[in-house]
Amino acid sequence: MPKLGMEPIRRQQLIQATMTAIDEVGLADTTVAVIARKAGVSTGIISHYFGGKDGLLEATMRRILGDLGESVRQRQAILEQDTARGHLRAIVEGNFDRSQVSQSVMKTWLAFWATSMHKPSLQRLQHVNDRRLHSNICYQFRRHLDHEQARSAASGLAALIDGLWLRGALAPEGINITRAVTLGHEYVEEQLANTTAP
Amino acid sequence: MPKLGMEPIRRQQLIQATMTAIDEVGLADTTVAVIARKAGVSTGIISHYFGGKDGLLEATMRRILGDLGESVRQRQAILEQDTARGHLRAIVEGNFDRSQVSQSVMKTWLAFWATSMHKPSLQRLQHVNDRRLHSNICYQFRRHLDHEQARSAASGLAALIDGLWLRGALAPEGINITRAVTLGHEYVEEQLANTTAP
DNA sequence: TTTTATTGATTGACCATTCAATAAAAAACG
DNA sequence: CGTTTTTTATTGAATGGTCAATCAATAAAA
Repeated sequence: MPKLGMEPIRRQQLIQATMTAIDEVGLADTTVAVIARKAGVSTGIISHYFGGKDGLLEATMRRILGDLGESVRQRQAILEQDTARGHLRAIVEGNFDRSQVSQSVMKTWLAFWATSMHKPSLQRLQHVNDRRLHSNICYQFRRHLDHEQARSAASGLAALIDGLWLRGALAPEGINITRAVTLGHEYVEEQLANTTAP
Repeated sequence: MPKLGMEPIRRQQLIQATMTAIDEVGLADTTVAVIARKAGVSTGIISHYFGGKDGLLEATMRRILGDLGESVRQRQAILEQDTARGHLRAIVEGNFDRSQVSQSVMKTWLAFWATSMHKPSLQRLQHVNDRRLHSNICYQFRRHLDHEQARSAASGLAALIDGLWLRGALAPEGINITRAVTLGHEYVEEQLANTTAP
């Protein structure tokens, strides 16, 4: 079946298969054999396109973080007015877009978060992403709060978002997106209400 | 060296060694050989006292969740007055208790959280613990808020606490306990301020 | 005919568990 | 109190199993 230009197709297939596998059996039991079977290809293909299992895992994490950032950016881009409230609401909503994408993305994200503590390459990805989100939030809060308040509010909002997601990933009943978004919005409102001077 | 009554000593040693190992090399690379070496015993001892590696991991998670609950309970027990605010502050502070915030405990907790998604025995532990904390928080908020408000506030506070932990576990600079506790307290105050009727 | 894509059996490394052997304390005994 | 027996604790080499990576062979397009 060798047609030309299979690389992007195979890469996409394998990344998708990796997420599905992690969702179904967990990262610990996700072997190259499982991924390959799920993608309908042989094990050798993984080393061929990603250099090895680690390369595939890193590419998968990159994809997830990339999609997440994209979903926030899209919502920020279509804002009618450039208000702090609007941007912060976009960040909250964009971050819970993930769950629309599915359970498999949530579980994969959490699995990577846990393992990134001991894998430098994943840790760097994670850290860069975190700082970008934090900066983004902090910058918007700065429009209404002083430096220290803004930093605190940003830490709080980032933690609330991750916490809601974390609990949603594990809860047997799944995540309640509506409630999560509402809690995020409420937190934004309460922080913005702490304005020092009008 | 066989003295009598080694069991509790060995169990403690091995649980501690497990946490240290997970902190240092990650759960994925934590083999029985690594744990045994770290505890200064042979690999056979693990199967002897815990039935196998899984038994040891479950016991370790039990210990962490138990310690966490204990630290909250202690702070609630020494409250002078039985106020919702006091209990909620105790919950926040207990969750950021020094013993809970050591790097090894944080990393171990997060590693277990991620893997519990696919291990029924760990999942049950995790879920029981979560529900207890949620009930505890919800009950206190109910003293000032209506049912729906209390549920939301409880979800938010639980998520905020877990999120702060999660980010603290991963951040290269570690967790800022003072800030975390302050953010928790502030969230409690803001929720209590939403009282419907005096 | 050449190039590109893919296969999958083989290889080498690693790991949890087992269990026969060992050693030290405790108990029993004279 | 000294010696033997029993009990308890521990060891670590051997076992069977799993896994990622490799690469020579294969097959379809160009």
